[in-house]
Amino acid sequence: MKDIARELGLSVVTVSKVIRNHSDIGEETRQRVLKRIKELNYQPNMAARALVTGRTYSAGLIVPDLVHSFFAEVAIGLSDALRRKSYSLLISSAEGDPDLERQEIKRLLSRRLDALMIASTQTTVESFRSIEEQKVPYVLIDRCFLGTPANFVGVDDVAAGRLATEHLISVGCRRIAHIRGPAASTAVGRLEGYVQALARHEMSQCEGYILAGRSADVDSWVSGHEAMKKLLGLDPRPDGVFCYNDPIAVGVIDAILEAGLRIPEDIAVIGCGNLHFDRSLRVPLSSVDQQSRAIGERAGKLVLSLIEAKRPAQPKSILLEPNIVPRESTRRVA
Amino acid sequence: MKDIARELGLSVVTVSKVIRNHSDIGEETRQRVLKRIKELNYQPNMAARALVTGRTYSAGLIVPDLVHSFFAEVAIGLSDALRRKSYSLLISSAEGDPDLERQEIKRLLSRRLDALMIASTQTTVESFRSIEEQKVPYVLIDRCFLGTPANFVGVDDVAAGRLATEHLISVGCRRIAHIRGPAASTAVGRLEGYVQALARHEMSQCEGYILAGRSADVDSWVSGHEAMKKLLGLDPRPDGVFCYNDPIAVGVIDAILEAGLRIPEDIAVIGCGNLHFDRSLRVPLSSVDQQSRAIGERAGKLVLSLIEAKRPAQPKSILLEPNIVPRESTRRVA
DNA sequence: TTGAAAGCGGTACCAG
DNA sequence: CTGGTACCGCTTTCAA
Repeated sequence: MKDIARELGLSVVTVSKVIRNHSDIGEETRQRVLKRIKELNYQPNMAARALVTGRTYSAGLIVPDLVHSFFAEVAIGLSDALRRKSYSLLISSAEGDPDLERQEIKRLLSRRLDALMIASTQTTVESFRSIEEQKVPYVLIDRCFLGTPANFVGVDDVAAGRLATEHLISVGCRRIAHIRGPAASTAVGRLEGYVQALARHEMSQCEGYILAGRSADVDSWVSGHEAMKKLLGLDPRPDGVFCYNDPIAVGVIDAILEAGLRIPEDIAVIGCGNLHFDRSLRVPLSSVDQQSRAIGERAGKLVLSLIEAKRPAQPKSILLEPNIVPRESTRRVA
Repeated sequence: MKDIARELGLSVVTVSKVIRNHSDIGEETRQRVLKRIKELNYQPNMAARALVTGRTYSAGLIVPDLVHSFFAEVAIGLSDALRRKSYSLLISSAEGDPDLERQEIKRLLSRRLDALMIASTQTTVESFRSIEEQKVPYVLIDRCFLGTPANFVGVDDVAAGRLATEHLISVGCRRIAHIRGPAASTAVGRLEGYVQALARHEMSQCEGYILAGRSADVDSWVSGHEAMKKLLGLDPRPDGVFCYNDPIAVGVIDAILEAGLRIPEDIAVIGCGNLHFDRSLRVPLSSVDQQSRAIGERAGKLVLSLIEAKRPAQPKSILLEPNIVPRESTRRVA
């Protein structure tokens, strides 16, 4: 920048103003500068700019598992929204490990990002205190914390659980089991939706019909597979299973088929997430669509507005509506 | 930092040295400073540091599609390797669009990242010139450019193609088709492996047996599905198909089954990538393992060594060996 | 419409 | 072992 200024007999200030297209610059001067910038393929140094403005034009995203395509889709939606305002996205996969997640929060915080987005696996809100202290705007994605006022974007998990369960009921299931997820709001919500649906239809919950996968954020397949084997040992055996997410459902399907049973005739299965490979599975999987991309986009917009806002605004909660995508695994059985 | 220095009656220089644990600091002083740092939960401002050292401690990764789990796995392996040296990773998904990719290269370059990693969809090496001009070390991932000396980490695609094709031959296929990928080195290599394998076994290539998916980096399923429908119209019809990647293979499987044919009895199918859901597909898919995570890890290490090195080293090419993972879709047919 | 001076929060280099 | 000084590349403020 200094070079450009010198070459053109201008001051760095003038050049700087042209770059940020400040209004009070002579048209002729502006063109000369612009021309030279193109020629040199000059790019302003963001680090220097960040140092003085305090804005880095980058945001951070922490997810439990990037390989889970739900989060990958959220990430894409997000990065799309941010890109338009020339923000970049730092992504960190915490491997479903709360400690690692805390470390990553710290690391990203030290980078003075303009905002943070987290699909958290924490059990307490402890780690968000540090974010608040640093006054970095943040939004929770997919998973929220009750009683903590924070920005949030996700689907209505209670509705998701209810919809899934009612769908099973509507195709004729009478004994519906639920394989729940990790200790996160999503799992709690879906479970509650499940319970609500059973209650509404005056269906009883059989003993042992609600069980948890070991580590549902990673190794979901194994969790689902193991859990289903337990369910198969129960008497009476369930005739429908609502799974916390699709990867678990895949493990469930495999376990059912291994046992020589049919889907959906013997047991119907529904998952949650509507992942892209669902329709090509051994038994095409019915699922609850979570609008992953929309979540990313909405979160992106929210975060941008948070950054623009000078005054810290009232935390906002955006709840998207889930919907059923029926496939073979819950084809009407009766 | 200034505050800490003042409070403790030291200079900022001393504090700075403690932070970077410089050797020449009195033990007592060091402890005092460290204590205060903890208390204040002080985090050095990376932007400021970057400005003077010229190192941002962050690297960029550009992939064609983050939802393709191959790239998600690479990203995780990478971020793992970098994290250990406290580097952060900026990830950008270019949606299979070469123009967007170029823009992203520019954007990331302006952030003065310490290194760039790209799984490129470019057809020319043009865009890498700008990276080289800025003297930013970069590593090509998965896809390389012949005749361009650049750092590269990926699998041996020719071997992958050969292995896959020979596997089909070994299970009894006689008329093997290939659905190739986009105009990238991976597709070229796998195709070459396919051709080599046929030649070695003195098998003829039937007319129209090599065809390309429309847009293999995104919408792979559609590409595979369409291509397979064309293949099914040929006479003689192929009895084995080697697909550029697994998502394509999924579309292929679906098309074959829709036509009322059996896999592998009528047509055997093999893909490439060994994605986690392969085993749970309608027909469990045989595939060539691409060692996605290992690619990420190796690339991470390479990139770190590049950053450490003061002198630009001789470009290094790391080629991992692929291997066959046989499943139901190629169970011996004879 | 333009530019000089003063930092942003650190680090490098050398002198004490 | 400790610290003064200059300066990284840019923006901000204010005067010309």
